[in-house]
Amino acid sequence: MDALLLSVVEREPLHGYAIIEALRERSDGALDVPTGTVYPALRRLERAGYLAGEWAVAGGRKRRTYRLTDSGRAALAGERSAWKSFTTAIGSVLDPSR
Amino acid sequence: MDALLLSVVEREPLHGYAIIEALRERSDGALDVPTGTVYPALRRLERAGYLAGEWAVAGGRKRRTYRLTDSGRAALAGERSAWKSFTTAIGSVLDPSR
DNA sequence: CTCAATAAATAGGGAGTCTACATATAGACA
DNA sequence: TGTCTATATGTAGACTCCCTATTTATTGAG
Repeated sequence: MDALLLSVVEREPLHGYAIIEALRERSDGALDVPTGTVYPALRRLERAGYLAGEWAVAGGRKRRTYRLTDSGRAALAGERSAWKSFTTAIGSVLDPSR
Repeated sequence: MDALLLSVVEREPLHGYAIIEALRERSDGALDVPTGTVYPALRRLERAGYLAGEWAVAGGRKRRTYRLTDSGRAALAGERSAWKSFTTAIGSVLDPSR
């Protein structure tokens, strides 16, 4: 989750609702993350210093827009690397060729 | 975990300790799963009918050897497929090309 | 004027992983 | 003989995290 959230706000800051939609679109519908997962996770990442949240108002609706910090950018790089070695490890076990 | 455990006993039945070693070897040391994870998971998979456990004695040591059932083989196929689509989905979000 | 979409958030449940600990035997080595 | 390492299984409790369900509120369509 952390990697997904950090990755989706990498290019441009987004608010929670938009993040959920972006996740769904980028994954072609495969990733449909509930609000009960995303909102607490965003706060967690903000507490960790990886995201910086800021309130904004657009069309009468309040939004909390999250921006990737430098620290978050470093964390994302780590997450990507960890994800890669993780899938490699799992793959080497799951792959029926062995 | 379920997929890993089912996969490792696919070719031949193994007992818990050997499963942990096999996981470590197959993943080149990347997967070092603690006993507190493996033993409960094996019992869970046995309760689910995916593994069949049987006690044996080898060199004075008691071993519970687990064999993949037909149901477990089907579950493993499902896990492999799920893992594949899961990594594809995550990859499509994590991949910086988008 | 009601419903769908937009927007955020939390409480509580549940599942699973990990740390630590407990138990026990076999074999190596001093 | 005694100790240590490897082999072998297991549980209790903490911890984290994800999900379901619910609440609140606004905008715009029908």
